[in-house]
Amino acid sequence: MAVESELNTGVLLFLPYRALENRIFAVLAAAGHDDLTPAQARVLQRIGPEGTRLTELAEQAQVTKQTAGFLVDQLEKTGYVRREPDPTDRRARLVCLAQRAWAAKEIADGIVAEVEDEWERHLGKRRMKQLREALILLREITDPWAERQP
Amino acid sequence: MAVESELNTGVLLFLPYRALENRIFAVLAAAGHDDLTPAQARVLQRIGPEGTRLTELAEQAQVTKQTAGFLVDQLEKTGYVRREPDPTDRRARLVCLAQRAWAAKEIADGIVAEVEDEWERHLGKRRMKQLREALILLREITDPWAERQP
DNA sequence: CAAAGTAGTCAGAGACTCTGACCAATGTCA
DNA sequence: TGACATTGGTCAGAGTCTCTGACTACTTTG
Repeated sequence: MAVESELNTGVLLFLPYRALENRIFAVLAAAGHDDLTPAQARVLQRIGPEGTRLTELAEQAQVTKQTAGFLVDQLEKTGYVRREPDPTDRRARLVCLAQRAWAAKEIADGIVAEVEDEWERHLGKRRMKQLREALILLREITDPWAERQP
Repeated sequence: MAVESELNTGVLLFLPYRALENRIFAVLAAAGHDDLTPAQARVLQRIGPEGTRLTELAEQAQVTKQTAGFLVDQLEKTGYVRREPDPTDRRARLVCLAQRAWAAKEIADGIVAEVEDEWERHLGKRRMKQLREALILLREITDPWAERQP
């Protein structure tokens, strides 16, 4: 009985994820975004177009409020985000994307598209579609935030 | 044209990976392996049955030799690994799994199997098979170590 | 054998994350 | 309405993870 791979599905998921992340950071760094660390990016990625509260960012990124605050401080210093008062709650502030973040986002999106293309060429259209389908379905039982951002 | 998910494939890969990792660490901690950090585990996972050199561990885990050394120091202190001289090269030492690591590995393997079962129940046998198939294929172009550990 | 390369360590610094304690605004309910 | 719990966020301090640079010891190569 030929076993195709002994690697567990976890590792198998991680490998392409890391490859993609590495690619993104390499290009971002080359484009002048050489500040911007992985940890910062994980927070940055979760900021909505209208801004997002620190607490919400912390929950989604699965870090403490303090850690999220620390990372947002840095993103603010390097010009990726602004903090604006939340008009609906005077305790809260909205973390908003600044110009520099939009620029980085555009670059990152380009790389993602490029890499997804490469993957599709390697897997074939059908298998790539099956992969995404399975992953989207899997999200229902592995992502506590599955309702959001439909 | 109904878009099924706006999330890029990278995030989609990361979500189930993290869910699995969280499950493993929760159970491991409950079973007395509450020392053992994610960073240590990523190194531990890569130690072969006959022992593995530090440099090789560092390459596979994609960290520097110093970082790998730091993590192995800790694993040694907490009784997960031993360092033995490499009979084929007096510069080198083999990092070997100790009893405690085997015990942790057994637990982790159990959780992985359990989670993979849950995923298969959610996706159905066919889609789960397609998922693994696609990921194994993807490994060819995303894992620099794809030749090893066939 | 001398030079170059490889295995690993030491030292120091920066990045990331956590716990605990705290303040201010908001929500709840008797 | 007024005490009390909850929620959004910060400050301080500590531990973990990772890196760069410099170094020693052994091996390989010409």
